[in-house]
Amino acid sequence: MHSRSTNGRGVLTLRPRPPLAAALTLERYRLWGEDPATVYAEGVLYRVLRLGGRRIPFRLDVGGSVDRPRVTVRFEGPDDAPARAAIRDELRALLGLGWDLEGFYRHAAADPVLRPWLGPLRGLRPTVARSPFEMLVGAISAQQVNLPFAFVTRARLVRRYGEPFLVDGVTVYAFPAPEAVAEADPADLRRMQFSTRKAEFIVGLAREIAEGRLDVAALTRLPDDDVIARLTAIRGLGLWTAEWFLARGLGRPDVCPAGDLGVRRAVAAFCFRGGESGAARVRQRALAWRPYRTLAVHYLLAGHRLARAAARPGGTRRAAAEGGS
DNA sequence: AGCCAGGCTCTCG
DNA sequence: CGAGAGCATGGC
Repeated sequence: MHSRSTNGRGVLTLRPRPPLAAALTLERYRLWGEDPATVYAEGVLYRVLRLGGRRIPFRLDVGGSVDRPRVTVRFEGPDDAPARAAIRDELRALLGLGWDLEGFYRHAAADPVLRPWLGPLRGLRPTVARSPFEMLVGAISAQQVNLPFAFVTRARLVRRYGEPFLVDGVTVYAFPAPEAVAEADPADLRRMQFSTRKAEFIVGLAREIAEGRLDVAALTRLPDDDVIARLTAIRGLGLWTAEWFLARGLGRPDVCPAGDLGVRRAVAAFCFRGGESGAARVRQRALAWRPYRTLAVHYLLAGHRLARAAARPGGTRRAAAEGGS
């Protein structure tokens, strides 16, 4: 009911440096469920960009091929220089255009575990979340529960406290501002099936940011270890969350979230013949992937998904198709 | 039925 | 400190 209609007056076209496998890069926005703040289907993505007080809903289309990608964005005006600059920053993050794939591929070609995936996953560029609060809330939602359930609870939060926009008949939300969640009653989050603990974590985090005790923008300038120290000092944010924030929130190149269940399973399958893979053992193995541990971890996670899809009956064709284009 | 999900905090020994 | 219980719910 608060939706505003947009016509997409601004158009911006980009020829990013290849390779870019947009489908592999963006699939995490729909693999485990829907994200009302990042609506992605049929190769088209909708999001709402914050620029100061402005909200700029946009539609992203990626065409062309992995080796000759063409990116088109249509956004609601005014079509001015600040808007275009912000859109470019957003695309750079969303499509992972900042990663040093060439360096990583050179390094990984010599690694027996990574090398088999460099072909099938070529052009995979992990997306970088540009909103720290959004990233951290997503992480808290995913702590300890299965990912589809995490998506459901987070979607409820987005619909309750975010701002809806209508683009091409699609409703996409600006992720809730910390200020909006800071005033929320934890009992409301509890009703969204967040645990009592997580409701406290999320509202508490929102207050830390809204009341200026946690300067998320300043984290960008800190070294990895200081970011971890700053984040883990906040209730509800542990090492796992802080490491994923470094990797997917700040785009830091050399991070291995060794405690992550998915990472441990992938490393166990590829490096330890399915054997035991505690965080310490994973961390030790990951030393070989320095200084590209972030990309290495993402390629192993995606590779493990492909391998498992191929192992399932009827999954072979899909895995082959994803690897090809 | 019971165990496990892309953890974290709190409490004990 | 290091280990262990508790958290809430859905899926298999």
